[in-house]
Amino acid sequence: MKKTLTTRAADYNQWYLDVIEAADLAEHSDVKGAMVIKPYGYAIWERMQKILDERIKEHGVQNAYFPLLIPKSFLTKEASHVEGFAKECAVVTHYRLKMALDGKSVIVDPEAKLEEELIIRPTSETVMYSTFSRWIKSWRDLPLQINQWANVMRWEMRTRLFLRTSEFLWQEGHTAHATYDEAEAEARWALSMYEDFTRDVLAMSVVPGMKTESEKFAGADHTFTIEAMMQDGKALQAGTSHNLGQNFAKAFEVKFLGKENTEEYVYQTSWGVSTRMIGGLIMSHSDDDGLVLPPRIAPHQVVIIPIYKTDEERVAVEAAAHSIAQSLKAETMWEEKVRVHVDTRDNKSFGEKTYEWLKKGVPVRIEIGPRDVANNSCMMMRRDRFGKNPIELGVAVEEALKYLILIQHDLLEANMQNRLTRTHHVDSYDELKSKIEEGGFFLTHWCGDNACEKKVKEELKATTRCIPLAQENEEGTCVVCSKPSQRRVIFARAY
RNA sequence: CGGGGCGUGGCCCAGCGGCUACGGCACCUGGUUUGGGACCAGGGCAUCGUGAGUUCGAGUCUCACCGCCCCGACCA
Repeated sequence: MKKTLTTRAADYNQWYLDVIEAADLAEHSDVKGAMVIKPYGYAIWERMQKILDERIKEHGVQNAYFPLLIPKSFLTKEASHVEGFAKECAVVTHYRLKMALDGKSVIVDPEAKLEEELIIRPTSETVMYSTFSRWIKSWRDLPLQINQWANVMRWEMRTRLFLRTSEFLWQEGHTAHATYDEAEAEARWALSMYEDFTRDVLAMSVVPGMKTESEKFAGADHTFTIEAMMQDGKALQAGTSHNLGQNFAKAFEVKFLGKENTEEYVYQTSWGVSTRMIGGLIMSHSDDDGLVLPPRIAPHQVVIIPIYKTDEERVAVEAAAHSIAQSLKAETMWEEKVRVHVDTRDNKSFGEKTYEWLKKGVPVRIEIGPRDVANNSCMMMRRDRFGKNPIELGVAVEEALKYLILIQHDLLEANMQNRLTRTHHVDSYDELKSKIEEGGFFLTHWCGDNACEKKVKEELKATTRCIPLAQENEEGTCVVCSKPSQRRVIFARAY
């Protein structure tokens, strides 16, 4: 049994903020639209970074770092990229401040105006590719596979902790290839890497698919996405990868000399996931008591809380606690050491510690008190279930490991069930209209015309999330205009 | 940028024209506690968002400004 949570939109939003606060993950900063990621929230980000970074490097991609500031002219080189990003960028216009006449305040020195304004990167295609054009000379330089861990800034009108902040942290991969097919394979590799990661590590079951023309990345040939479903039935784009074709190569003169001594433009990809993933993780698994973390991403997988009254009891109980911790720490799960913490703080009561780790989503909690030591046992709790389970000390390590696997599995199962039961095949506009309010993914036929997408967006506040990759061709008619269609698209309300 | 709501110790908030701005959480000191958010006693902490106005008197009424939150438009 798991506690239910409220699903009315307003309540769900509040619930989401409450979880973030209770788990001490992040808060609004004094800077408009920006968030402060607190140590525990950042620890989760570091876990994501570590695992993703390993997988990216395994694939042959190297990490590098490029400038934060982009000359304005760079952004204007690729026509559709300009349209997509120009309106939401922060601009640097001056390079110096000076004291005001009153001697107390500081003003922008009008003398220090930049000849060309600099844009704080909303994404790094342009700076990186202007550099790539110098790095790439021959077919032997390809493929070039570069990844950057960085912050980017998009001046969004409205922000939401983790899901949409003006500044966010991400990983952006950028590659250049000799052929279209190689680039296509790279973009699909990135997508499946993200899909594996969200499923196996974050216990989130996503739908991989292709974005429609109107929803694709500004400047891409086409865009792939993984779409996750939150517990309230709304969609969240959890990661994207783009086949950029030669669009940017032509804009930035990224050319190479081929085997036949002919000059050609490279084919490029870019792909990224951001701190938004943390938002998706929270909304996917948490309950009314706070955060629920899948063991593979949890900073602490097991927390042991000793219970005692006297110093004598404390010594015995903590010895037992540390003994379990030592044995657990020696174990390897998912190719990593098990992460165990013994909470020996003596200024917090037992109850306070229990609630703290509960709210922080620690998958397994173990309590050990004098009674347990006497019985040669302990109490073990799963974060995703109610109830305490008495476990013999001799098998505590074994059981804890079993719990971790079970929790990881069950969270994914629950998440997948939520997605599947709320995914509907819908064949009429009226049906879509009547069901859209309750949330979920709606697989409908769609003719491919932007006008039909627009109508749904304006009337039902739902957008096309993706054209799922795993589907057979199927004859049907567009749910909006009744023109013929060969495949289905997902409509949903989204974050 | 529109629509709604709100600014009072670090946090949550009471006050609804009148004397020294109420309380809880948190914090500090001492003691007792610890099997699901401890208790007692004492203590420290406030230019009531900013500015102007009305008034004998403003946290309270009026206006302007600033900031924050929620709902839209925009988006990963």
